[in-house]
Amino acid sequence: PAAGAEEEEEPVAPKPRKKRSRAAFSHAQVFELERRFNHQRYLSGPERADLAASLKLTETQVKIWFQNRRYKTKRRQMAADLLASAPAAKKVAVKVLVRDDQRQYLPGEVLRPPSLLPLQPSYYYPYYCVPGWALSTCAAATGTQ
Amino acid sequence: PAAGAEEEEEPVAPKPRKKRSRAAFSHAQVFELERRFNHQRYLSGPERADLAASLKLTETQVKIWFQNRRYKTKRRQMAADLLASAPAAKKVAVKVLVRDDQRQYLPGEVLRPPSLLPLQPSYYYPYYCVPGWALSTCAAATGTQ
DNA sequence: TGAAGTGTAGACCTCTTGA
DNA sequence: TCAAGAGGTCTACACTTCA
Repeated sequence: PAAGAEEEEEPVAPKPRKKRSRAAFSHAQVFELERRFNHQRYLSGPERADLAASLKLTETQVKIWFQNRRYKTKRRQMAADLLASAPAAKKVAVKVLVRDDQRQYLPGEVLRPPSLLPLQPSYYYPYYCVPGWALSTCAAATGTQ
Repeated sequence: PAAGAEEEEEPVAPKPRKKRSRAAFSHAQVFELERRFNHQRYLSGPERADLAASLKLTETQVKIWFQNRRYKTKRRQMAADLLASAPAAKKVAVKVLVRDDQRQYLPGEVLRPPSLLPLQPSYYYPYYCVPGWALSTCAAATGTQ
């Protein structure tokens, strides 16, 4: 449809000039985020809001942090897996359960992708707040920004 | 925005000629859908898949049915609310808790939008299946029944 | 190095349409 | 009448950027 072909889309006139600032988080913030991630891979809406508030971060920052963290973990896991089965079979992607008398996976890890399932599925929380016809208490609940 | 499940024709379909044919569901199907909706406002992926299979409907149809059903319920509720507080204040949107000695809302309804919260939050089930790098067991788990 | 940008997909909501 | 279309929001994952 319409929005096709965008290669060198040069900001012509009205550009807010995104400054891309990468606001490095403090040790305390990272520590808490890590601690939380360690026991919970996904945050529900309210959980995210609480955490963000307590860390003085925006909800988006927390959301993105968890997203990046998940991806990072996964990539690391992938690399490890690849390494573990590196010189092995190149033809079929089959899990190597035992190699040189060394178990490669914990019992529970077999039959499911390497530690990808969320630690806790986390509740489905409707991200939309109160519907439009109601008083807009949404901003307060969801976070301003 | 494209994509999405739209196929329900035989694989022989020569042309995607979308005919927009409102396939009225059978009484039995509607009955079961209603029964389910009555005790569960949202379906998780697997639940949807099971229900769809058992009713001989596509998952998309079930999804849309629930979507429409939710909206319908909500609209009806809105209408009722509006009616209940019709001749009331026109200036400010404030809940009328008691009018002419008649309670307008049940105790639990105050402080939350009129019966909009899902009956059961339902589990957050990652609708995305196994990640790309894993074997694509997605189709089997998610759909195409 | 890692927070943020970009792009794609899926689910939800809201309102509208037409067989 | 009501399943489906269409537009918009939000999250998730997959990379990529660049201060």
